[in-house]
Amino acid sequence: MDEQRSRAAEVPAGRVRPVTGAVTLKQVAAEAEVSLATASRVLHRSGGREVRGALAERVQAAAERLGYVSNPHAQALARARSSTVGLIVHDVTDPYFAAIATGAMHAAHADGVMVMMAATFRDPELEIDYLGRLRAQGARGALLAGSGSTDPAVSGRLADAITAFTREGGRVTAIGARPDAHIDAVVPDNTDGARQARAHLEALGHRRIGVVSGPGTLLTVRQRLEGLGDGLRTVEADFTREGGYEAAAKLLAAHPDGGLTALIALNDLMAAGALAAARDAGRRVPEDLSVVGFDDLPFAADLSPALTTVRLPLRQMGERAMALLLTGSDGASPAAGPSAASAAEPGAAASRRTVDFPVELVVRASTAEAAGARTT
Amino acid sequence: MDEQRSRAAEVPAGRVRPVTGAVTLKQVAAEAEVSLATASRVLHRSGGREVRGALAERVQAAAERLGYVSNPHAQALARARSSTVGLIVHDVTDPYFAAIATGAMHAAHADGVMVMMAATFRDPELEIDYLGRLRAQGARGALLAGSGSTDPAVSGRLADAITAFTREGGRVTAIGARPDAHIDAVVPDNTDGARQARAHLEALGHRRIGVVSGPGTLLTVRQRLEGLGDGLRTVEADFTREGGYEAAAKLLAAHPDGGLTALIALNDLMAAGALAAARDAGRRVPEDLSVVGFDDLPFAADLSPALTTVRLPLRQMGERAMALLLTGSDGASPAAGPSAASAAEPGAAASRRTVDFPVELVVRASTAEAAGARTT
DNA sequence: TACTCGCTGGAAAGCGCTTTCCAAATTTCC
DNA sequence: GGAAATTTGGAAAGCGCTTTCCAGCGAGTA
Repeated sequence: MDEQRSRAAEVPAGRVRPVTGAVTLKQVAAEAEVSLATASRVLHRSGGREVRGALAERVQAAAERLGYVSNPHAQALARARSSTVGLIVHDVTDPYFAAIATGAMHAAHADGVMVMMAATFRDPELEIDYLGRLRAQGARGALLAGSGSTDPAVSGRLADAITAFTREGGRVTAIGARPDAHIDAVVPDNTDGARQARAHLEALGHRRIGVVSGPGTLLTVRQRLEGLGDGLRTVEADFTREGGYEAAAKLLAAHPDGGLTALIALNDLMAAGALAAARDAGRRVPEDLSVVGFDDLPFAADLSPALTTVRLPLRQMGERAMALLLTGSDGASPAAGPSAASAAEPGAAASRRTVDFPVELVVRASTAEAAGARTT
Repeated sequence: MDEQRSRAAEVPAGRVRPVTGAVTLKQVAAEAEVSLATASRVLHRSGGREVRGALAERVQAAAERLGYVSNPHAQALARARSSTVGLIVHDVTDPYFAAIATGAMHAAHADGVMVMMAATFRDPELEIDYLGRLRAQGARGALLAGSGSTDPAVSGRLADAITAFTREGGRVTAIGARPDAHIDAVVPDNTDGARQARAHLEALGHRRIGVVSGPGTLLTVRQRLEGLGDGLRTVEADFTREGGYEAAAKLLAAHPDGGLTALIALNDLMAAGALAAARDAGRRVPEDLSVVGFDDLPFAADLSPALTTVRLPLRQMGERAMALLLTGSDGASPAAGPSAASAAEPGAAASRRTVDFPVELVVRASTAEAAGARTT
């Protein structure tokens, strides 16, 4: 019943390749009349050893002729490491993550690596679960976009998952400020961005400024607040559009009339909400109230008025993070020319690398001179 | 440095598992004192044969105790089929695809399947390339979101790639109308949506309506145009915001004053552009000009005025498409209750299944009664 | 010329899991 | 009660590739 052993036979015509497809390395080796080992060495220059000219070319040609494509699973199994990387985001729908993902995929593609993307829908358990799966399949690494939970219980287990993964050779790098993780990270200069936002408003004569903040537990938020400095009226929201609306409405109600001449929202989603709140409260933007956002998501320019906001080079950050993950060593400086700060503690097995990206304020129509500032 | 490892302390001490990680089936089998085969049969009820109570429990327990996680690569290799599916989109950044991706990932997760997401950046070559890779790694299937190229040369090769993939057992399903492919598809009722849009405008008294169309080669566009019917002034654009702006500007310039009282853009991105163009042309929306979009992307409600648009259940479509891909057979009716039309040609090896999703017009602030319609 | 190296190509042992084939253990039927 | 039919667990042969060892060989050294 089992006599498909015709392999060895150099069947002249009608050589039917098994329906189930793919050309294997073995076939290539046979075609090139070399051993399996040699074919492997030629086609996947990973074993440290090269094969010289003549033979190599024969193999290449054979592979070409047969249309050989290596089987990633077999490779992963034999090497105990696959060539996929995971990209874990909160929500694919959020333009913030979409921009990062685009950059990451771009970089991954350049390296012939496939990206497994997973959305956690903000469920930290899922984040841990995915990390486990990536580990189980020997993924090359994982990109963690978005701040992790700071819930002590969960963050401990997350840290365990990361540790387990890295101990087995996986690389984990974060995009955005992560509370405590001892992993590589690519972060925007939140503090400076916030500083620029405030400076911009103050230059326009604004003195009474309200802040629609994000979850106080997030390191990202802390950094932005730090950059903002003191003396502002802050209300905490949850980084969503609705949250931004409510917080802004509250702020405006608490400071009627000219009590507040400007609002800074710690992300664009909330800024959009704030804009709506201002409209509903009868404040004209920017005449009565200036509004500044954070992130510069694509839709920011389409809001009305177009939003003045702090631009984060999200796409580049995604690219860089992936490059960091894949190359292991740091490549050239990215386009934006961030300053790379390596904290190379001698004691640590692997030093943690952090790449800072500069940010820039984009001034659009939502900010203008403060009403009473003409006198300055 | 990090010692939140308290949980793991219940280990009897001593027994050091190999650093390189993963528990293998073999270990589980040993622990349960059964053969490898039995362990496999218990843990992965795929072989058609079950194992009865006592033994089965012993294996389960052992697996539990050891924290066994099966190695997807080994499994894929042995089964000649992996448990990942590919999701190929044009652009992760486009909210349209993001919504679809969210749905697809949700459904995939429910099935324990991982999603490899790839963005083609609108390069059909990349689409073909990815399909090849998915094939090479025995992916369970691929979801193609967005219309394929209609360039004959490329589309032929794409069709070949699809055929090659399906011949090896991969399932390919499309989301959105695809020109010619003989594959399963999940499509929105474009025609009806367009009809609703026009009916809405006509009910408001609009008679002179302009259309900002998308690339005429796309089947999706053809369907929408068909639903719109005749007697409209149409200008073709490229589905981008900028294209929409230009097309709308042109349309408005060609029909000054009340020459046109309404505009229908064939997607929301272009509608956003049209809104901007109207503003720049000094037309008030909706007083002087009503504008209708298509898709109902998240930002539609945030435009000003909020956009009246045809809502596509993108997320559900993504979910359904993934379900179709994974289950092979059709599950229950989706939430939205689309009418499933199976074309079960007796002669075909596999019949092509198409799931239609109904769409609905969402009326917001960008449409109002036509200026001169009061007389009706 | 004899002998040790440094290279290069091939044989073969896995990587972790699935699945076919077998044989032993039951069960069923006359 | 014995033979045939049916289960059920295990041994083992791969899946396609990597990589360690080994043997063969021309080159360098004494």
